[in-house]
Amino acid sequence: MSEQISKRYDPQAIEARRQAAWRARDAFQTPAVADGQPRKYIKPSAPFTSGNIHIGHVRSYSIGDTYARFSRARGDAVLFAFGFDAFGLPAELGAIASGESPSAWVSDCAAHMTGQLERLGFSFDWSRSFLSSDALMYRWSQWLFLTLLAHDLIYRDTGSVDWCEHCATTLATIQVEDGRCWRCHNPVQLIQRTQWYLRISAHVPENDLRLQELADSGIWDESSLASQRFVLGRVDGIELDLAAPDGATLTVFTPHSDALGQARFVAISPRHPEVERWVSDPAVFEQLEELRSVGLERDARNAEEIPLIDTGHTLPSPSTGEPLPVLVSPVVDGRFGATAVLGIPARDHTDALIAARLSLQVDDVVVSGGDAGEAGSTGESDGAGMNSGKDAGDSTGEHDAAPLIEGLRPAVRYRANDFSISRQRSWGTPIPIVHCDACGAVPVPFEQLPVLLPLDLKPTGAGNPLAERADFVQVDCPRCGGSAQRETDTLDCHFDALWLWIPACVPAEQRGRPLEEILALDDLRQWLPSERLVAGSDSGNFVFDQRIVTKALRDIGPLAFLADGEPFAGCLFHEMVIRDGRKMSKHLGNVVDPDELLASYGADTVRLATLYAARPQRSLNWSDSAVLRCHRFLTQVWEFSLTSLARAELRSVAEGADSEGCDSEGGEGADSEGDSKGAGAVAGSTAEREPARDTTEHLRLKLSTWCGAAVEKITEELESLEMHSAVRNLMRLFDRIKDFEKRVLARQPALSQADSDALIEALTLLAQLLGPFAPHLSEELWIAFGNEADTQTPWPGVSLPVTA
RNA sequence: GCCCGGGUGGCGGAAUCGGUAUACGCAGCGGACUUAAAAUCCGCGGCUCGCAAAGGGUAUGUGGGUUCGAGUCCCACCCCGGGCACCA
Repeated sequence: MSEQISKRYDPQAIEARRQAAWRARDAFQTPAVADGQPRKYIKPSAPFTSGNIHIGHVRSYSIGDTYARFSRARGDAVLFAFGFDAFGLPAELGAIASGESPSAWVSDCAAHMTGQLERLGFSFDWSRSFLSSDALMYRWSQWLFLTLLAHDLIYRDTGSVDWCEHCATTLATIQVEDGRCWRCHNPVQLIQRTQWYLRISAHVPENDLRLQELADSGIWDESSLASQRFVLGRVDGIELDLAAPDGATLTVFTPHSDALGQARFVAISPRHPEVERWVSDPAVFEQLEELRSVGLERDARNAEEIPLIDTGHTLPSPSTGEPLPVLVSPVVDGRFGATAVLGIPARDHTDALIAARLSLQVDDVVVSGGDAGEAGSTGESDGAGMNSGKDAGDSTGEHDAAPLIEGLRPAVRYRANDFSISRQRSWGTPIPIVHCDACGAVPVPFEQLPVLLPLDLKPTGAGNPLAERADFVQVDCPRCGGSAQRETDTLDCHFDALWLWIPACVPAEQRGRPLEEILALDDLRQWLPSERLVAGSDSGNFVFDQRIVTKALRDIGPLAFLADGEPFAGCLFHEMVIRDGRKMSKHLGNVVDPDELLASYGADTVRLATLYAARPQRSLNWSDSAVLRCHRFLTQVWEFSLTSLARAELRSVAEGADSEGCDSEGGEGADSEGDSKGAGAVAGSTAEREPARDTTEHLRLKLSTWCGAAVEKITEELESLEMHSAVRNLMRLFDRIKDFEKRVLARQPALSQADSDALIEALTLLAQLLGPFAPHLSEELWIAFGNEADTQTPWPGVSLPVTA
C-alpha cells in the first residue's frame, strides 16, 4: 500500500482518491437507526442558491461536518443533509440578469454549489438534498399555511409596502435607492395593502419558559441562547388598570415599579387592540391612519424622531391622580410590543426624550444607566426583573416610597411581534387561497395541494408576472364553484424555513407520498428533534419562529410527539468570516475565494484553517497566515508519518528473520551508524543493536501520557464544538510526537524497536484524531498504517460494529 | 439611538480558575543547502537605555478600583466592527 502513496503531500491527488472512495461506498448515507444506537440529526443552515459557495459557508459546514464525522466515528447514527433555500428576490434578480427563468437559474446555481461542496469533502447525504422551490417541498409550506390558518394562527391585516407606480410593482428595501426605484429611478411611494400575518403571540410565553430548559440542558451554546432572549425581548415589570373620568379603562405596564408617582404620560402602541377607543377625534384618527399606513421610516426609530400622536385624552396618575396625557406611538412596539405603558421620564431615558418633546413638567430627571426598559436583558432572564418594590431602596425611587396601589400586579411584556408572511413576488410558494366574489378568501382544500407555480415565469422587474398569468389566476371557487381568482401573493422564504428543517428526515423515495402518510413515518419521527443546529448567528429570528411554529404544530397534532415543542435539542450559532476587520463584500474588494484556496492548498487545509483561526462564537478575521500554518502542519504530518512508517518497515524487513520476538530488546553496545540528521533511519540491512539498558522507557511513557491526554481533551472539545481548541491540541500532539523522537535520538543513535513501535502507534492515533478535521489525509494515513480500507475510521477507544 | 462583539508587537493572533504577557504563524534579519534563485530546514526578533554583553526601565485602547499578584474581575470613558424585521 505504502508504495502507491507519494511521500510528498499532494492534497489534490489524495482528496480525489478519497472522495471517489466515499462515493463508491456511499459513505454518508443516512443509516437506519438500530436499537439503543444514539441518533443525531445535525442540521446545517440552508444556503441560498446564490451561485457560489463563499468562505462563510466553508466555515459553517466545516464545523457541522467535523461534528458529524466525529459522531459517526463514535458509532452514532448520523443524519447530515440539507436543502437549498431557492425562493426569493435574489433569484428573481439573477434570472432577470441572465435572461433565464428563475427555476433554471436556481437549479444551475444549486448544481454548481453542490460541486463545490463535494470538492470540499463535506459528508452530506446528498440523496436527501433538495431545493425549497421543488413542488414536493413547497407543498409543505402550503400545508403549513392552511393548517395554521385553520387554527387562527394566520390572519389578514393591512400593512405598508414600497410601490413603484411606473413599474407597477412592490419593491424590497434593497430595490429602493435614495427613495427611487432601482430600475426606472422614479420616486417610490408607500401604499397600503392587505397582507397575511403569522400570529406568534400565543406561543411566545412558552418560548420564554422553555429557554431555561434549553439553558439547563447544556447543549445550547450560550451565545445562541442570548440571541433567543434578544429576539424574545422580555421585560419584567408591573401592570395596573387606569380608569378615565368617562369610565374607559386601560391596562398599563411599566418596568419601573418603584417610580409610579413619577409617571408623566401614557403611551399606546398603534397596534394595541383597544387603541381606537382613545382616538375619538377625527383629526387624531386621521393621524393614526397615516401612521399605520406609512409605517416606520428607518431613520425615525429613535426617540427624537419617532412619531407621537397626542390623543387629547388623559388618564389619572396611579399615585397622585393627576391627569396624564395619552399618546399613541410606535416607540412602544419596539420596546414592549403592542401594549400600553406608563412614561416615567425620571427613570427612563427614552421617556425623558419624549417628555422633552412634549414639554412636560418633569421632576429631577435621574436617568439610570441601566435603562431597564430596553429589552437588553439578555443576561439573566430576571435582569430587568423587579417584583413590585424590589428596587424600593434605590435612591431614585424615594418619591413614592410605597403607597400601596390597588390592582398592582407583576407582569411581563415581550417585544417579539407578529410578522407579515406574504410578498408580492412571483418566485415564491403560491399562497393556497382563492378569492371568490361570493365566498371571499377561500382556502384551497388540502387534497388539492400543491398549488403549482408556473415554471416558465420570466420576471422583468415590472408588474407581477404571476398575476399576469391567466392560466394561474383563473379558477373555480372551491366552495361555490363560481368563477374566482387565485391569491397572487407568494409566501416569504422565511415562512418556507419554518418547515424546511424537517424534509431532510424523509428519505427521498418517500417524499412523493401523501402528506399525512409522511407525517406518520417512523423515519420522520426518530430523527426529531434535531440534535444540533449549526448555523450563522444571523439565524436567531428564524430559529425563534421555528420554535414557535413547532409548538403550534405540537398543539395542533402533527408534531405531538415533540412534547416540549422544541425543534433543536442543541444549537450553535457561529459568527461570520470577515477580513481586515470588515464584512467581506465585492464593493470593498476583500472577498476570499474558496476555489482559489482549494486549488492552492486542498480541502483539508482550507477546512482546518477555518476551524483553527477562531472559536466559532467569534468573528473570524481572515488572514492567510492561518492557511499557511495549517498547510504546513498537514504537510509535516503527512511526510513525517510516511517517513517514519518507511523506516519502521525497513527495520522489520531487516530484523524479521533473525529476531525471535518483535519486542526483543537484547543486544549490547550502541551502533554508531546513525547520521546526525535523519538518524531514525535504519541503516541498510544492518540491524540496530539495542542498548543494554532501556534508557528511553520514560520517554515512551511520557508519549503515552501525552496521547491519552490529547484524546481526552479533543473528545471533550468536539462534544462542545470547540473546534479551534481541538485543532490546537492536535498540533500540540504532533509537536510532542516529534519531540519524542528528538529526545530519543539525543540519547541513542537510533530508535529501538519499542521506540519505533511507540512512534508508529502515536502517529496512527494522530491520523485517527484528524479524521473529523482533515478527513482525506486522515483516511489515507489510516490505511497506510495498515488499517482496513473503505470503512468508517473509529474514534480512539471505540469499536464500531462491522456493517455489511 | 438601541442590542451584540472586539481593542495585546510591523501583521493575524495565543495566554484553562486571577499566577513567568506576546505561544503559534506571517513578514523581517542571520545561517545551512545551492553555480544561482526558488523551495525547504535551523537560529534571532515587544519597545526603550546600553557598541555589545550583563543589567535596568517600560508595555495588553484611556482613567480609576479590588488583590500579595490583573490582558483576565469591578466602575467610568474612548475607539472599531456587526445587527436593528420585504436580502437571506
